[in-house]
Parts: sequence; structure tokens; C-alpha cells
Amino acid sequence: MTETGFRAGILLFRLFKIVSTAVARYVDGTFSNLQPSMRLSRYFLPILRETPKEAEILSHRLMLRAGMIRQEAAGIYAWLPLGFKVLQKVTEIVREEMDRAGAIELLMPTLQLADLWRETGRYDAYGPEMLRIKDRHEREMLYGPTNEDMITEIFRAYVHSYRELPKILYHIQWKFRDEQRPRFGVMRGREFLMKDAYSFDIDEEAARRSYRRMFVAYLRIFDRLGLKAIPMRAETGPIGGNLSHEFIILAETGESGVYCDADILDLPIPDELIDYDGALESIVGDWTRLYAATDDVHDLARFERETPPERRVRKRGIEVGQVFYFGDKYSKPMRALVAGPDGVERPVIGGSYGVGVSRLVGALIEANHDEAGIIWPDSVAPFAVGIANLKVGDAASDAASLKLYGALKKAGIDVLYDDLDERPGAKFARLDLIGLPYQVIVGPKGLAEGKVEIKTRRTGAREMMSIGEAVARFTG
RNA sequence: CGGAGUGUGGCGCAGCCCGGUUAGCGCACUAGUCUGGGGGACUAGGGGUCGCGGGUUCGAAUCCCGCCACUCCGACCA
Repeated sequence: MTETGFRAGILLFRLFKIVSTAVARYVDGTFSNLQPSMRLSRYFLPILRETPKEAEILSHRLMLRAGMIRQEAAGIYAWLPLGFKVLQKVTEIVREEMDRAGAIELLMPTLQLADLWRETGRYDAYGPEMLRIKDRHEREMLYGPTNEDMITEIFRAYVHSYRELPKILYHIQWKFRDEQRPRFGVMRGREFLMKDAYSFDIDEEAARRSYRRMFVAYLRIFDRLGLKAIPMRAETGPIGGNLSHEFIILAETGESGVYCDADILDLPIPDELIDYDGALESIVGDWTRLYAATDDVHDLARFERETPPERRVRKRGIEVGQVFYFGDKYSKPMRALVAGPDGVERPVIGGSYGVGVSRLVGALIEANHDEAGIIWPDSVAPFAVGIANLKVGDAASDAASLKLYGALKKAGIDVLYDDLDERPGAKFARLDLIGLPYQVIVGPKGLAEGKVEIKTRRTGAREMMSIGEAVARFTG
């Protein structure tokens, strides 16, 4: 056998191994990011009974109590299994909608060279919020607070013609901003997970089309997360540019005051069949026509002139995303040039689009909770169903619970089976706290009539039914 | 960055002003018994360099100095 043939053989064998491993993982259900169903006795769910004193805001308290996160330093958190699961579900929705809108995922590093940021002048401009690091060769580096500079560097290395445009590239990566005062748990950490997308177009008109794409994708992302998000005209801050919208979700405990026209709240969300290559002007127009502003840019006179009294909404909100059009702010100094149809090179026209993924987890809780704890929307619930075996050790309760657990698991439902030998009260409190959308309560009382109880966390509604009916409820 | 405050078993706290036995309480944890539909009861246990460094003193969780970390209120940000 020739050496080339031998190498090809090894390559083929490796390929076979990769494929067969993937198939095996798919078959036993561990494929992709979705983690399997769990028995609570084998899980890692460190519930706190008392609220840690440092947590002032509700979502922060609930995340600590529900064993979702652990603080490792100011504004820096470890994501424990339950929290990580939610984070992954949010991430996945963001990813799906970006992909649907035609954006292309890549992954840039967290550490960047200072020299790159010197090209745009941002190394000095960014200030103490930027975490600066030196490597062993005394090379100046930084932990990326955002990626405009790097993506522009990547873009300019490869793309030189208008014929390759438009392009929207994005990644979902940890960022670090050395906030003066981190607070509110993951809502305003120093380290945070962000989806940031960057668009590249030949001219302003095309760039505005990309902007609208991302705008519409954002409407869909927040809607799928079960959140009411309102786009609001915004300042551009250190990113720069002259067109920007913040996406604010309404929550009683939000950081900023929000003023808007009630009609915005009833605008329809584009469905998943939306044609992103089609005309999006009317959708964006509908969403930006009516008055909507946060208190820092609020114009009372205009609000009262444009909005009839009965439609004036004054609420609190949390910023969960922002879109920017910034033209040639980065491409010009970095010489990211593309040739147009006329053969003349010009700076590529850009925009950037951020979603605070880890912040969203906190925001989701701010918008979905009650006195007893979290209430997850179905789309991001860490488990769809929790089974509470009220009398572990009792033959009938054990058998019924296991039957349910097995059937739901087999049907691909993400289910958490509470098989701990504890009193019912503790189990109810815990399930309410962690906020799974549905609880199946299995105990001797119900089983005496051959029934289990299904409780809907959000409404508190309870229903007795047979095990078969219960399984059908979630799988049918 | 201005202002305020806190560091004592895993969590919540007391003790500190006014120095003095083996540093205490609740929860959690371990073993056992009874229990069992909204965070159970009893019994017996285990676990702490009192943030770090220095000083004063016969003696420091406690007084003094320095440092570090964290939190809260305000101005700023996905």
C-alpha cells in the first residue's frame, strides 16, 4: 500500500468512527445540547431554603435559591446544571432565529490583541471597562467586550467584492465588561453571554435591509421566549453610528422607565414563514411608527401629542437587545474595502446586533414568577414536566411514578422525577420554586382511585386523571 | 467613580461597644425511630485558621494599623 493510500485508509476509518459515534449518541438521545431526563436523586440541584442576603433583585434571588447559578466573583457566575439548561435553551432559540434570518454562525475568541483595537482607536477610547491582560511575552491583550474590530479584520482578509455581499456573521460568545458596579445577578454581570451579529453591505440602502432583517429576527426571538419586547429608538453609545434601536421587555422590576403607545403591544409577530429576502419595510415601519421611549430619551410633549390618553402606557422595562447601523465607522479606519460593480473600492457598510443571552435568563424570571418561585415559559423550561412521588418507598407510588417517568422519557419529553424520600410539602415547594410548567403529583390518595394529579404551574389548575391520560396529555 | 456598609461551619445570623473557660443559635448535613397531600417530630452526632497580614496585651472574633474581598445607594452599560 502506498503511503497516500494508507493515510486515506486512516482518514476513512476516522470518518467512520465519527459518524458511528454520532449515530449512537443520537439513538440514545444524548445528541445535541439537550440533556436527558433526570431522577432528582442523581441530579445536582442545590436548592437554598433561605435567600442569600446579597441578592436584592427578584430574579437574582430566585436563581440562587433554585440552584441555577453560583457567584464566583463580583459579576461573575458559574452556571449550575439547571441554570445552564435554561441558558442553552435560550441560546438555541436565538441561534435558530438568526439562522432563519440568513445570518451565519462562527466563533471568535474571547481574547483579542490590543493592536487590533488600536487600528480603530478604540483601545484608548474604551476606558477602564475593558479588561486588559498581558501574556508571557508582555504582549498586550484584552478580553473582548464586543467584536466589531475582530470581525472586520476577518472580513477584510477574505472579502473584496460586492458580489459576495450581503453577509451577516454572528457568534454566541462570552464577553467581559469591567462594570463599575455589577449587580442584579446575571442581569448585569461583568462576564456575560452575548449573541453578536455583524452585517456587511455594499451601500447604505443594502445595509438598511440587513438592519431590518435583524430587527425582524429580534421580534421573533423575544416572542418565542414568551416575552413582549418593544423596539425603541436609542442612543448609539461607544459602538457608534446614527441608527439604533433597543429592544426592551416589560417587567415590573425593570431598570428603566418605559413610555409607549398601547397599540404596540398588540402588533402581530411575523411567523416562521417570513420571507427575509422580501420587503420588511412595512413590518419595521409598523413597529417604529408609534411612540416608544425609555425615560432617558423620553419626550413628554411628543408622547402626549402622538398618543391618545387611553393608549399611554407607562411601565418598567429591561433592555435585552440592541441593533446598530454604523456605516463605515470600522471599515474605513481598518481598510475593509470591497469593489463595487464599477470596480471602485469602498469601505464596506456595517451594522451590529446584540442580544444579551445570559441577561435574558434573568429577564425571563423577572417577567415570569410569583410568590412561590419561577414560572418558566414552555420554550425555555429546563424540564417540561416534574414528577413528584409523594411517598417514596410505597410500592404503588413508586411503580406509578416509574411508569410515568419511563413513558414520558421514551416519548422524548424532558422530565425531572423527584424520587427523594422527603415529605410532600418539601417537594411541592421545590417544584414550585424551580418553575417547571407542569407537575405530575403521584401519591397514595390519588392512586387509591387509580389517578394522578397534573398541576399547571402558571395557573395553579389541578386535574386528576389516569396514568395513561397523563402520558397522553404530554405526548399527544 | 462618589457615598454607606459587611466579612464568624454550606446558608441566615448572635457574640465585638465593655478583651478572659471547650465561639453560640436556626436551617442544612450524618445515623436512627416515628411520620407522610404544602418546607414534620424526637434522639444522638459531625463540621469553624472568626477575610488576610501586622501590632497592643499575661490573654484578641472582640482594641489599633494596613490590605483584600463582597454588598447596598447614586452617576454609566448586552
